[in-house]
Amino acid sequence: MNAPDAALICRALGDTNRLQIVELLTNGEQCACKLLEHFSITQPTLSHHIKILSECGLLDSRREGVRTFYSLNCETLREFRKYIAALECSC
Amino acid sequence: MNAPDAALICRALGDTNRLQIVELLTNGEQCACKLLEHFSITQPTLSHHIKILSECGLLDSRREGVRTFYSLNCETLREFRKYIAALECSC
DNA sequence: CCGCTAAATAGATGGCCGTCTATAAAAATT
DNA sequence: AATTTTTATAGACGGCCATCTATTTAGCGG
Repeated sequence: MNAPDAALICRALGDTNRLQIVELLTNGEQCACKLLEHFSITQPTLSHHIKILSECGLLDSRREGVRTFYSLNCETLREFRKYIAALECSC
Repeated sequence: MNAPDAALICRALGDTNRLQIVELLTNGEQCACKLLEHFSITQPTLSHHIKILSECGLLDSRREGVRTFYSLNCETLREFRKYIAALECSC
């Protein structure tokens, strides 16, 4: 992963609500309706945040009837963790 | 480190120029005049980016005569790496 | 077919962001 | 004291962002 891609992901994670969405999905997939319960934002705003996280490859989605379940994209997350882990102090 | 603090740092790293500043400082401290050579932005813009990185605790500074040398704050960086490393896929 | 639930889209709004030019401040040198 | 170098600050501007309300789309059950 290079700097522009990593910056894109950082920007996506640079909002407390979105970072908490990722934290929640750490425990496994959840539908948007369940995610919404954890926040004090409207449904369209949550949908907007989900879109931003999806567009940079952090989220996968799976439809099941009327619900859509979202989960973390393991590969993108792994590459991003690797990039951040490489940012080490020289001391 | 909690979500709001991590989001603040992510926002600071969510710009390619700023992420590259951090990458450069991985190799040790540098003065702003040296950092500037690596970018195609003006000096005030670089100063602005440095300020944002400093305000979230990522950068330390040390003055030496007319120059100011910037370096990574090891502790902040370590805590942030730890936070990101904890964002793991459930699969 | 209708109504209900879940999610996305459209459009608006206020605010923050990245960048610039111009200027100031601080330190060293002549 | 004047000049040069390095960095910070002020102010402006265009654009993007987070959020909202209103509406639409999609699937399911009666």
